[in-house]
Amino acid sequence: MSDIEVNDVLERLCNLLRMETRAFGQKYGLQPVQMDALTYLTQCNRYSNTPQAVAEYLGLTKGTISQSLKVLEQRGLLRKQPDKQDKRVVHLAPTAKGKKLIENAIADKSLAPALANSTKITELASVLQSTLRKVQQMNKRKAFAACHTCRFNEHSKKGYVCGLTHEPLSSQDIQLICREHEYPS
Amino acid sequence: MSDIEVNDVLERLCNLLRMETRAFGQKYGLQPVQMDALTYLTQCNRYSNTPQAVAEYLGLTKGTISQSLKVLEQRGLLRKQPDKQDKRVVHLAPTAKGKKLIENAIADKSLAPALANSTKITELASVLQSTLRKVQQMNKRKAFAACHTCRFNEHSKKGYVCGLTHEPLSSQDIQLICREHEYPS
DNA sequence: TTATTTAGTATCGATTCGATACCAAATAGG
DNA sequence: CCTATTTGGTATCGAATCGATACTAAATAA
Repeated sequence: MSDIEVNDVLERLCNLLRMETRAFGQKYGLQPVQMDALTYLTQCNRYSNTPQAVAEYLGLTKGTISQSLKVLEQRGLLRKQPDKQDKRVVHLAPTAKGKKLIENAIADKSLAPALANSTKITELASVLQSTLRKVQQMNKRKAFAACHTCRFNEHSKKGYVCGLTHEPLSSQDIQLICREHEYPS
Repeated sequence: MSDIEVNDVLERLCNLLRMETRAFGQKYGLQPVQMDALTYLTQCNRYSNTPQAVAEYLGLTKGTISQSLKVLEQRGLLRKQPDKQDKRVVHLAPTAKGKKLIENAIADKSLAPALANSTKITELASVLQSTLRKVQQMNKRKAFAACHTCRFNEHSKKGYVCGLTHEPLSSQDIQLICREHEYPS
């Protein structure tokens, strides 16, 4: 088994995931990219739920993603909330309807049941995570990973604190995706 | 580690792969879907290199994919060859230029080097393959897997034979993707 | 105070994509 | 053999994505 083979299998899994995402979105009149954006917004933290962050995460321009976000807002799947401090910034909060939709989408995927019986799921997860990490370090993009693997995340007896914003983070917070994430060097 | 976590990592890897595919294609003025189609055509066998098969593989309609194929042909990345037996059928053969482009695309991906140092690559491949197989069996689409895992593939001392077409298959052939593929029950 | 940068939106043209209609060839049913 | 029906592919239309560019407003730097 070579790395080429792993690459091929991963690519095929990607295609299938995309087909399922497309098929699910079609039931609600949503495009794959809109599904992706909404999914991201249910998984990211409060520093990362802006149009710019969505654009970077998906590798598209902010102009492009702005239109998709407008559609999601019109459908009542997310709300735009102006930032208190920086008046240029808009925060994108999925509505209950939006969250429910993504929940259903994840449950609909064939992947979860396919994995359910796998005895080696722990190993699989760790190898995939280290692979993801290497890919993220190699291409020069931002990592967009969760705070608990971030070098700015500080852990003390009082709890977690982000070293960039110096704000306290809950144990839920550190599981969320952050656009400022950097791996320890 | 839960299956949800594996799902998330896989989804993120997919996003990154797609971003890289998009970025690479952009250098040649190709859309992601065109890259996907051309990649498929370099990996499929002689029964599966038709517009209809590409459409099924990518989960799009034949009308949609027909336009993408026209672009690829105009760019000199593939040639259309009418079928000898069935005059309705067209076979799509990547040109040398097209093959080279896909080779470069695969080499450009960060995934291969990210996997290169992994000691558990054999395990990873086998778990991923069984996952892929389960996903393929669960959603009702065609599998589009290689002949060597197909129930129609017959192996004797004379070599391989496809049980559907009764044509002999080389050892290269049975590594290629086939649209008629079915797993053993 | 002024220049530059940054976040977001608006708009245009090219392209994707689904739906539909259409043509030609193969197949089925009688 | 003759007429449906099915199948593979293409063409066309409208809606949507997407990149590029230009623009506004607010924050930051000089």
